[in-house]
Amino acid sequence: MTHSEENYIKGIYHLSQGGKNAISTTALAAQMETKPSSVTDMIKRLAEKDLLHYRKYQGVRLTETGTRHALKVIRKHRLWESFLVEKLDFSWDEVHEVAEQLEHIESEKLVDRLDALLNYPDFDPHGDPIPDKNGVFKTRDKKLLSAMPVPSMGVCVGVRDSSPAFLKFLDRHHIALGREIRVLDREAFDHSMRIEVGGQTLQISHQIAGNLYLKPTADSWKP
Amino acid sequence: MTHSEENYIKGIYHLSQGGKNAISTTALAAQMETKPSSVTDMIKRLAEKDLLHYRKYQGVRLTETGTRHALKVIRKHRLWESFLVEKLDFSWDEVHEVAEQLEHIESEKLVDRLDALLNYPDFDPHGDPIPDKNGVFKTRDKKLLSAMPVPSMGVCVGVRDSSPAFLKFLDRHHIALGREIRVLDREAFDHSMRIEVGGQTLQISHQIAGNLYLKPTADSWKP
DNA sequence: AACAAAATTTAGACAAATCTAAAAAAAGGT
DNA sequence: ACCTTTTTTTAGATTTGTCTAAATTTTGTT
Repeated sequence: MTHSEENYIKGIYHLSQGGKNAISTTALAAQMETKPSSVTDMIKRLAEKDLLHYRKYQGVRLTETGTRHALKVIRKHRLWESFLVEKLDFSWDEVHEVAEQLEHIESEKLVDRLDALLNYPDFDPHGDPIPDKNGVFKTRDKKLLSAMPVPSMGVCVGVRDSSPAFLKFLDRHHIALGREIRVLDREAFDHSMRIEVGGQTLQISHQIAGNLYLKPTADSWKP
Repeated sequence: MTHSEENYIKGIYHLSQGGKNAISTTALAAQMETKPSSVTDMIKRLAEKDLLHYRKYQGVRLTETGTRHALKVIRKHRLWESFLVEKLDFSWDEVHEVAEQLEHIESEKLVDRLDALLNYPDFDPHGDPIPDKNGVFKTRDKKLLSAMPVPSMGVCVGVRDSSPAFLKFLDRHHIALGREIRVLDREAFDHSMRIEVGGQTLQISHQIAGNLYLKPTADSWKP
């Protein structure tokens, strides 16, 4: 598989998450930042190689093989991200770009040794699960902050948006994976929320709260 | 620069070592395992980008810029090889292939952090020098075993041929970088040599001796 | 059901990197 | 100096991945 083919497979996998429906050409074009006509060309090639099911005008769906490939690439991507943070002191907003390149390196031994070096991590620096050698990943109880009851508590376990802008925002407010967060209350008007993190109280917009995952630890709490 | 362009630049650099002459199309085609016609196409493109000097029928020579690029790729290649051996327990005959891929990853930060993680190594697992950030490398007193006086002593500091076959041969005879070697004598007939390494005496062919570098430590020795 | 809008595919073009076969230039031998 | 061999370049084709513009199919709305 070429890098480009791998990227398409990965893109389709991501769009398929949360829905058993076929992925449309336009949706995939948006994901890949390319034109629908280019997508049509590529998916024909991938269908030829049995990496996806394709019926004209009906969108695509990964085959078993395609899914396996996607999981391999995702495993590599997330292991490399973990490596960059754990071993090379990258911050969580810097790793994506480099991991996009590293995920295409072909060497099973390399991946497995990397996994061992990192002590077989279950989650990457953004809280996303890392598939094991067989493509299986651990799941974990998590809820968007915006969906948490008020009052309640939780531990930050992941982000939905992992853009540098968002991650830097979190850094500035000392929100990181593993951080304990108290959910104080919610404003009825704009759904903004008041939370307490590291002894500091802060007000966050619905947009922010909708991109932060917590593992709930208590339905309520006494001050 | 594309991967292919980088590979050509690297290939030209390697052929240029030990000689100020221009590199011929045929020689480069052999190095790159491709056809002369393909080489002509590529060197035109590279000349266009001022990475090399090219006059029809006169071969090529890297420019300043071209050399700088080559050294960057070589630095990356050798740092990755060191990483694979030091951190991921690869053996010295397994690293080349993977490093061929890793050397194309673009991230200055990654390279520098890797360098730091490895404690700024001067030489890679085959004894080849690793250029620093500015493209400068340490040199070291070394001599082919075949050129050593008899009797004498030295420490193994590098290999000329780094093919898996040769490296595995060395492994089998417990010859590794840093190993002390006593040069016992040389057979006038076929130039084969008797050496002592790790308490074991062994007979090695001229071919082998011509691919192993020693740092001389003593002109002679008493048993 | 008919028609307009949106989505999708096709057709044709282009750049990168390669190849084969043929032409041109350089090198070598007598 | 001439002719042959080798080297190098050119010409034309192929594959991968992309694009624009045009044609086609599907969807949605009245």
